[in-house]
Amino acid sequence: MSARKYRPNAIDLQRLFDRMLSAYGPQHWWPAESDYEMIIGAILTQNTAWRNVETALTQLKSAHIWSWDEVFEAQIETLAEVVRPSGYFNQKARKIKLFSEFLDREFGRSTDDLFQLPIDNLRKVLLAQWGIGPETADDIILYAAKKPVFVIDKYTQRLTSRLGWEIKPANYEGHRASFESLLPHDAKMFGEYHALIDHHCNTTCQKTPKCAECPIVDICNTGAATISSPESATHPVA
DNA sequence: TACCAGGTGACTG
DNA sequence: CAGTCACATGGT
Repeated sequence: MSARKYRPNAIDLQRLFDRMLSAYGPQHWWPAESDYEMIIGAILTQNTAWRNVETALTQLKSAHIWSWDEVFEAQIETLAEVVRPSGYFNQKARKIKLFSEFLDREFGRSTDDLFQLPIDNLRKVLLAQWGIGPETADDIILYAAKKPVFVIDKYTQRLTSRLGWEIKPANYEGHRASFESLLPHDAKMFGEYHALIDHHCNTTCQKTPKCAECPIVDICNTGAATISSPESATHPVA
């Protein structure tokens, strides 16, 4: 008994944000003390649990690899051993090394001038770097450069699907275009929104959703179908 | 134990 | 555009 999907409007998106903020409170993202730490964390967390990233970040700090200069000077084999706990360590060592070389080559090993670029330009430049895909690029633009892009991830796409929202195309850019066209372009709010989605999907809307304890089950197709018996259904289904 | 976690690149229909 | 695979560690 699954409900038909419908195209969400601005009210739906604002309501989802308000309800998650009320339920969970501010999330204080991104947890980093510098642009350097934020960008390294964004690369290390690719398809990886954040706790493993924390271990790798701690080891980087202990190894005195805690600036673009120090990454640039480090051997890639050393980087790989240090970031090993975050998984995919050979690839990730290469990614952060290449990023330091990019900053050295084009921006004097600093993100200051890079972040002066307009959003579309900045995004294009970041995506041109090996190992920087759409989500990592948008993480950097939003949480380090502090410009208003809406970050999409696996969780966002799972959540919109369960809510019963029809987003087309159903890929990264389709989702980003929908959120950005229906919400005010506010970097603070975008940052909080993405963080709330992450928290909600980490704790409640997991691969197997915990609808019985979900604080926003009343606005969700999946929750309605899961916890409501046909007789007691309280959700009109489009 | 097998599955999963804040993706990306390379490659195939 | 959608699907598949390799990449790898640590927690449950």
